[in-house]
Amino acid sequence: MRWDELEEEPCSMARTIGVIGDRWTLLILRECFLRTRRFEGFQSALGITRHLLAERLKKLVRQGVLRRIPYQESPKRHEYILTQKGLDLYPIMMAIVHWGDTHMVDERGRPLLHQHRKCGKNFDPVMVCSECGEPLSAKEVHTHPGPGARTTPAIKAPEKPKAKARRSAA
Amino acid sequence: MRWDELEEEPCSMARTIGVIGDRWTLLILRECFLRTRRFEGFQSALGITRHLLAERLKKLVRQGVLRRIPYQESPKRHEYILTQKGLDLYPIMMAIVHWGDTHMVDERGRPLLHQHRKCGKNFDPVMVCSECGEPLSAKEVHTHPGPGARTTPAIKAPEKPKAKARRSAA
DNA sequence: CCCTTACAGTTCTAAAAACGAACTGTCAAA
DNA sequence: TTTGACAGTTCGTTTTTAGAACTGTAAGGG
Repeated sequence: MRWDELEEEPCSMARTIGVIGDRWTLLILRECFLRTRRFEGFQSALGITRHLLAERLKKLVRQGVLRRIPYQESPKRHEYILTQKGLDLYPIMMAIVHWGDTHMVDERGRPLLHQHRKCGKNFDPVMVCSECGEPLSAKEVHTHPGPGARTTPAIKAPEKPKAKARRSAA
Repeated sequence: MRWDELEEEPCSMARTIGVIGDRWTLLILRECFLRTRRFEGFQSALGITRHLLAERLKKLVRQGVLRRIPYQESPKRHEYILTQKGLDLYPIMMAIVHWGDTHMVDERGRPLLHQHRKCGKNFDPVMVCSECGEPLSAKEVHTHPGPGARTTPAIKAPEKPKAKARRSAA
């Protein structure tokens, strides 16, 4: 399975990973949600090499996660803002932050707090069932093939390698 | 910012990315939630090279996401199962799957459906505020420094790059 | 006018990571 | 004795990433 194949996999997780599943992309997205919009902003916030940054931004634009919008004409300059598709990544980001808040903080506590404008309180994100509203955990969920399934989800048929492997090459 | 520095960053997202923020790790974790436990199982499901698989599993064990448990003695064999810390990654996985279900499906529809045992229905995961129970979106959340913050969250002071004294010989 | 800075990239080489295939070792069954 | 399942390890090649310098436009200062 190579990376360009990932987006063809019959698995929503594999496809998503094909889009955002690398370290710099995730970090770039974090910056987007913290309102960074410009090349230099990303670069200095992250310390990513300019080369990779340019490449990742291009990829995110191609995939419709970011939109590249001109903000001045003279020397043409653009900024990168989240599309709706990009904004929809928010639950992923929050879930990641929350896991870190739970399992990776040091003595000093959380680096960042999140306040919900609607209720005014600092909160944690909780994932619930869209149908009954109850919080979800892995054990309460049963997974089964949907219309887009191919075989057993994402598990290849066990190809037999017919190697006689007894060669001493040297 | 190098990868070993990532886990020291005052940002729960960066730290989490240091643990699970690469493509194979995420895919390995998907398999874990689909009940794969053994080396060969991961290898044949994912097509990952055995070398990398061994390394990633080791890292996940080191980080307390998986536990390595013997299941037979004669030739010593172990299986890898999720710890509670690992199980707590479930919301991240579900958020990733859900984004894929929303934005990356083809004409045939979702590869996988999720049924909530408690209510018996197929569901989508929804992220809500722990305090008021309302669904969350990026625009309704205000972020501010917590006790573990260093400066502006995750954004480095704008160091004037005069000379990058990283490894220069003087 | 010339020099410097800000910005948004691109280009190049070296170093690190991933790939692919074979190899090691234990044990059970054929 | 040979084969197969399992769980890795080793090694040479290819791909990515890091790191630094370079390109090009334009504004501001002297």
